[in-house]
Amino acid sequence: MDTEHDKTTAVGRPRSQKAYEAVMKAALDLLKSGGYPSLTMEKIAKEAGVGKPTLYRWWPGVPFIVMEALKLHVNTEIGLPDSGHLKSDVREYLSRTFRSLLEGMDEIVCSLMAEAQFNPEFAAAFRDNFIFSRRAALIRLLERGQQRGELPEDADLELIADLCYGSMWYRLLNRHSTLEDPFVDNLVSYLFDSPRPKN
Amino acid sequence: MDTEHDKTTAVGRPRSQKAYEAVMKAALDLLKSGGYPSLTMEKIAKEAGVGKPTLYRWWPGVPFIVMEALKLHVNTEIGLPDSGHLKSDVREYLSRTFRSLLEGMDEIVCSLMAEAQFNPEFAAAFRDNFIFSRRAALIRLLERGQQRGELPEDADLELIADLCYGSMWYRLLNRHSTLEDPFVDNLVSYLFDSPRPKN
Amino acid sequence: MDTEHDKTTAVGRPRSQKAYEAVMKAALDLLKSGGYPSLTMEKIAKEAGVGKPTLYRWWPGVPFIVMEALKLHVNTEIGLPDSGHLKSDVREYLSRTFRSLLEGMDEIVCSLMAEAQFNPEFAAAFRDNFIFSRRAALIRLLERGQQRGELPEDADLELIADLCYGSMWYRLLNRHSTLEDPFVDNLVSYLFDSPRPKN
Amino acid sequence: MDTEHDKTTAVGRPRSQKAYEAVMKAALDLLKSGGYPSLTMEKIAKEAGVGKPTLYRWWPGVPFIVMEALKLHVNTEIGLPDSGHLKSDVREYLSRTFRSLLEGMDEIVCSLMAEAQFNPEFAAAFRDNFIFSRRAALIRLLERGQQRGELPEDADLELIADLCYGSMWYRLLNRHSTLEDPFVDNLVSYLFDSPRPKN
DNA sequence: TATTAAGCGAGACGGTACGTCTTGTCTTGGA
DNA sequence: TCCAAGACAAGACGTACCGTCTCGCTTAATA
Repeated sequence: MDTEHDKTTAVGRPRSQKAYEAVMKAALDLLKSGGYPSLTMEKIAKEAGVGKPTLYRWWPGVPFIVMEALKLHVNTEIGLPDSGHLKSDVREYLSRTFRSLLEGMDEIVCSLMAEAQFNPEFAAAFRDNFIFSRRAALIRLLERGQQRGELPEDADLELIADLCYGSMWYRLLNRHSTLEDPFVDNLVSYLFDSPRPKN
Repeated sequence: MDTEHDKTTAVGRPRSQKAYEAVMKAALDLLKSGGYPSLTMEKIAKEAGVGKPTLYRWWPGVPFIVMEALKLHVNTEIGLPDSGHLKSDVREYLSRTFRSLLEGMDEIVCSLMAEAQFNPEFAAAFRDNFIFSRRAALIRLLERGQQRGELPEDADLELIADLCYGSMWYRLLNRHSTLEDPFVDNLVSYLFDSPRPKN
Repeated sequence: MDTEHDKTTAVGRPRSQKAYEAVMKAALDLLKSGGYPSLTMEKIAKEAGVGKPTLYRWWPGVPFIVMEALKLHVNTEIGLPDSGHLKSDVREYLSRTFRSLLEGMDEIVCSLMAEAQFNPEFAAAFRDNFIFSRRAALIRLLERGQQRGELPEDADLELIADLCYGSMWYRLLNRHSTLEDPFVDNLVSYLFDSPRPKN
Repeated sequence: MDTEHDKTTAVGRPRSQKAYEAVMKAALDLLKSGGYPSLTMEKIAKEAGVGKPTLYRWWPGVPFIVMEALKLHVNTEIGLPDSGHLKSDVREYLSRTFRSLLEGMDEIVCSLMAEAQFNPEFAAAFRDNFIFSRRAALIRLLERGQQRGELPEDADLELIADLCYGSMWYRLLNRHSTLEDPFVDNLVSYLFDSPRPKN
């Protein structure tokens, strides 16, 4: 798979692969050393040995660069498990998703979610890339279970998906506990196991 | 109990109530007209007719002012319902909580959550005031239900609370649906009603 | 000699002598430790343990306080020598004047001269106290010598006085040499001794 | 020889001549309308339609800008007269120097001298540009006269130069008389003509 | 092979907000 | 009535980034 950052127009000097890689590396290095809020276009340009106009030619701002660097870093292809059992599929899928975000990337991911609150243009890109795609995949998983009869026909799948990802983000954003496997187990158990309280 | 912004030291000129109110009003006005990202200390000072040092004397930065203005605006005392039934108590409590945030305040609330990702000093204050206090109240409600036998003795109350607030925040932050009463009803139903899927 | 800073109106609480002395001491201490440019009303007030309004009640600003402190510090009464000889009187008078300014006070004196360029209100006070009074005394000395026949009847005494003080200030302000006694000797010799160059 | 404000590094965007000229013009305009003490970096930036960082990129502060504007305004090249006669050369040179400063520029010049008392960094630049260069030129004139025998071999030329410029600055700074030609005539006469008082 | 259009680095530009500092005025309660 | 303490409105300070611009230099496909 080639990195598809091209917009080349076939004539004139082609985009510099070296500059692209330097920018990605600089972004990750600076993120590690100073955290997202200290990241600026100016610092990235200097660290990468790249001119500011080059940055602005290819990215509209800091969060777009960070998102791209993050996508390179986390192997973005998760794949839908298909064991034939809803609960274990969901457990597997969530476990993979959470892990992919938590190899030291959690602060960065939170920063991008935060940035999305301030920057509508970025919000659209971020949600497409990181939020809605994963949510849609989870819903597809749930649909498969529903078709197998593992969920009632009138189950609100969107709600279930929001419960999964919502609790994850809530814990991430407020830092009040971790997202290790026991959390996933408890979550899946609570959402899919009987018995429920009888009211 | 009235919100006491004092810290006054009894000696010297007392804090100006007029300036305080002008700042709160200016913050809300500017939020309405331009949104959180356009809010700056400088604009607040100018709009309120107040010197910048006065702002910095009482607040460390923009988000602290916004949080205080928000607390004045949303009547922060929600009170724990106590009908004797877990499900209706939770429904009532969540419904009130969500409503208090959604009278046009949702963007501001999201902005504060975002700000908390960048600003650790503010994060502590914000979580104490807006996140953990509500979460703790909900857990108290769940404990009452648990003592009544409406939840299993080994139920993970923290998980349940995170499911409630997590799904709310997830929808808020990603803007993909509303938090009206039907959502609360579905949420409470799913979390507390049988039947569950049999695995 | 009493310090004549009074404006007491006989009724109400009298001016605090303690506060006055604390202000003078604080001004001199701060001058020694940080130099004139670092002096502010605020620091003087804090150092003296005095309220800012008290300062403003008695002095219009920093340079007035410094000038008053300086007058306390340099014994301002120089007295006109009267040996019967113009040259030695002038030498004696200039030597005393210069010495009184140069016991570590030269930077402060230059600062006041500088301040007078920016602050017309202070300029008037400063010139009356430090410039014109000394210049007038020197001219009186020259007049005595003129009456004794030691200077031509048409000599421009103002010019001679300006040559004396001017060269002093020029050296002070530009720091390019000192004002020790050899300078006074050379100055007086050049101004009052034959032979002159014949043109 | 044109005044070269460049320091340009040949790489990157070259310095904007337009901005430079706008700053010089703004500084002079503001000096005329409000005087030196009211001049601030902020006002110059606004008046010139220039960003503050541009100002700080090229000048360390207000007095440096003023000095540069002043140099543009007074044709700084005076040239050493050489009539073969010390007295008339000195008279000519002083007369030109004084006139160049006094076409409405005297307040500004005094302000710079004052500023030099507070700001050591500026003091060095100011003295190099305005004080010591002129003083050195005058001393060169005196040396020529001395070589011609118009001054004694042991004459203190530095003292004579300080008498000339000192009396000028003393009158300028204290505003007690003008520097018109009669002053120059009297000064030169007194310094270089016999008869002297016999002591 | 020569042309040429686009990408590149460097860095200056006009702006805006930052958080601090000082000014001179005011408003308290205590002496 | 004066004092200390200190809050207040005003506004300049010097810095950091923003996103745009103007340079002169590659670079590689095209003519």
